[in-house]
Amino acid sequence: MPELAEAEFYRKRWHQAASGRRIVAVLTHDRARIFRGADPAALRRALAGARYLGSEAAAKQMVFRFGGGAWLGIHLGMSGELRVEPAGYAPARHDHLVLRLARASLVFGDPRMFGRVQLHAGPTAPAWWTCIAPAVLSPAFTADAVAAFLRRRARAPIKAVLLMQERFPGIGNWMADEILWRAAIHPRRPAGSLSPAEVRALWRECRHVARLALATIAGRGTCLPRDLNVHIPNSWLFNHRWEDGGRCPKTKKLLVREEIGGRTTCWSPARQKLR
DNA sequence: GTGCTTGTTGGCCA
DNA sequence: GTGGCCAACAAGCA
Repeated sequence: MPELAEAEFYRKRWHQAASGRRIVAVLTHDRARIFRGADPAALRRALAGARYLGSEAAAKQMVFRFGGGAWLGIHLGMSGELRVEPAGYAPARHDHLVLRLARASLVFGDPRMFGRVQLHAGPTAPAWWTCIAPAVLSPAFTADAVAAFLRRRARAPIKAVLLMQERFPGIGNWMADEILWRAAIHPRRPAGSLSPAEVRALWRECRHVARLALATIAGRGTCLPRDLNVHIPNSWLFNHRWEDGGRCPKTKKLLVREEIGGRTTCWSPARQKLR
């Protein structure tokens, strides 16, 4: 479930195991598609023996910094996950990258391989990290910036616009539906058709859902992602969006699912009107 | 077997 | 050049 909060959740998981430690060996599945942006041999050279310094999460991505100026970027794609396994752990079929520490192994597994690994050597952060748009919870994410972006994408359905990482970094399919549902905006509305009040509600709910998601998901230390819905209150759309015959937590009316902007979208027709 | 899935990218077309 | 749409990527699951 790699949306913004899950990236932070996984970052913490590796961080807790890696703090103050040194990588003693690096294992790679060299032909895995996740290495399309980084040469596995260069990665092994750069990371073997390097000490872990720190990490950050932004959007759906993470960067882990190591001694010697090595920056390891990880994008989880659709199905990627970071795990901590025992020191002698033998990588399973979909474990494409393993960083061995003295007492644990940091594992990046990704069955569908939509994820990716990136590597940078140097004293300052690479472009692939610094070019990520300002976080939804940062001061730079203003209502005016959202309004301007919606004007530029005026004819696209608002659901598709919310998935554009250049303005809404870290917002994925379920967060977009959750935001539109809370803001009471129909996902098929053209982005340019929103009233100023609706744009403001959208901006507010982007921040609200991001804050809630971080507190609810990333705040849990060790839970597995498949358990996420256990921790999300039933007052969210999230817990009802996949069930057939699911009902809107606010109106108690039936929810609807349709493909919008190429993605399955769930909304509450009683609450989110087309016009 | 079919049809779905939490994301991104490149190509096509208006 | 810009914006919008869609298929493709790959594997698992029901």
